[in-house]
Amino acid sequence: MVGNTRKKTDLNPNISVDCVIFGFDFEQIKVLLIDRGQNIDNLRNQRALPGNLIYNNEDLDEAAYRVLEELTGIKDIYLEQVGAFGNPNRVNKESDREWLKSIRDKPNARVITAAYYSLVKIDDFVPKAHSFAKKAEWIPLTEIEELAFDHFEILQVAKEKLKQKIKIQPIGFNLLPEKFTLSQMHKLYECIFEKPIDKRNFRRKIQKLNILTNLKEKQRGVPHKPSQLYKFNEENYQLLTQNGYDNFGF
Amino acid sequence: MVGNTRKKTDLNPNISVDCVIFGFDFEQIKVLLIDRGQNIDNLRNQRALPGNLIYNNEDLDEAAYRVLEELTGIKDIYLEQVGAFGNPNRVNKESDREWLKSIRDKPNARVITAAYYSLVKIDDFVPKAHSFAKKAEWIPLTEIEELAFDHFEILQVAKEKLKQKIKIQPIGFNLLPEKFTLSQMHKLYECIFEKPIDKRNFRRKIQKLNILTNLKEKQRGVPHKPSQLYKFNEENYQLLTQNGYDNFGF
DNA sequence: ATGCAAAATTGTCTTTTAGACACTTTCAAA
DNA sequence: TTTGAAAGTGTCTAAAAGACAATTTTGCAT
Repeated sequence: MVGNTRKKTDLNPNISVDCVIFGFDFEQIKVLLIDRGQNIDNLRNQRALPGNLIYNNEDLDEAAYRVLEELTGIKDIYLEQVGAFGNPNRVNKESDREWLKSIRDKPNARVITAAYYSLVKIDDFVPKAHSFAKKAEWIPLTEIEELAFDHFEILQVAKEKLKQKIKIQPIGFNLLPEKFTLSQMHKLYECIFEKPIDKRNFRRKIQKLNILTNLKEKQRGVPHKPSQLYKFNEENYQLLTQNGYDNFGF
Repeated sequence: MVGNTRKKTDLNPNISVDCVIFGFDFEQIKVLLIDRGQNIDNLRNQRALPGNLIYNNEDLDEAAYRVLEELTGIKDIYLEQVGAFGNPNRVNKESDREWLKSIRDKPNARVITAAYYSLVKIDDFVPKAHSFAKKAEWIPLTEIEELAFDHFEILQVAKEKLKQKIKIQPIGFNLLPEKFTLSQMHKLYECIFEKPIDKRNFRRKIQKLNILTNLKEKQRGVPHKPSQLYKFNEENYQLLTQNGYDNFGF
């Protein structure tokens, strides 16, 4: 961290970061998108991933955290790099160019972006729009069909990386609240893998891993049999993986 | 492809690509490194991954293919992105800076790099040094302890990505010649996973996949029982994976 | 109080895969 | 013909994956 003395001229006009922020509301996966708030014809690609240029003296990871906080107020979350995206035409759609003119000093610069994805506990973050993000809102993954720039492509790659990653590291806990039920976790895995998973086999597999602590506490106020609550057991997870275990797949 | 009319001023001073090129000589994994040919004290980090700045009008993948060919003569190979590396101090080692002064117009620019890894059939490519690469040579992975810039870090990440990738896609064939033996393939997997794999279990697993064609042809001139030769069966591989199979792991 | 709707919870059997393990075969060269 | 060197091969056991259905517990409506 270098302090607050950065000037707009310290931004590197060629390098940006973009963040795919995944959330889970127990029903479906959602993605946090910002709205550019323009009133032009094509409304469908008005939405974009939160992202912006980086400063010359900051690391990429650092920039991703900063940009995310500046645009949405979200901080201290799990971040993982997706990769670099640098098609020279990625910022050349007409509607995108107009928008860039309104927010950047060198709207015609060739920009490559380092994309990140992050997993957040959806209730911890009421998205707030900041800066040039007129709105910031959770959009169901299944409803996203088009985005600004190459952001739709980035989203597809991020989804794929998440799928692969969760097979070797149980990062799904970042999408669940502190206390959660096995059914919620089951539903989460079905959403990520986009396929049904047998309930009994799922429970058996997860329980055998021994990385959940039974909180001896039940759901309350539900109009059906209440579910056991669990939390992620960090210590047991360390024990499990320090011998090289890396198969959490389904 | 934009033709040969590119000028040095069309290079983007902030964005480079670097390539980790893996080869396999039936004994060990090797990496193609270039030598900067400087005569200064610290000889150990004289070596670097082949890489260079990109042109403003080229895609990152395109740049990776171009740079690789320019520096080593290698073309038409398997390439996969590792990620973006952008520590602001990544080009700040003194020996690195001196070298940059000799080859770049703006040696002090902040540079982020898109790293790629590639797998090549080692005998198809006799590395030739071009441009500022004074030498290009295959170095055993196990002997590499230090590299220019952040290239050692990039190499570690590339190794890890390769390990993970080969578990879900049998890209190892890119490291083997057209005709190869099961023993050679076995040795390759042991090298990549850096652990011994039981010979019989390996053979059983590979053969069951049905992605090898037995060429009904044997090794010749070896002072021991000659081995069956096989080739990769692309069609059967397509059949296998179109139903979502993705577990080639060990 | 009773019944109903809704989701939670639980176990068995079968098939497949992983993992451990050692001897015989075939060739070239001495 | 002997020898060295690597190729090739099968079985048993344990663990994991996958298919499959009935019972329990709660809130709510009647």
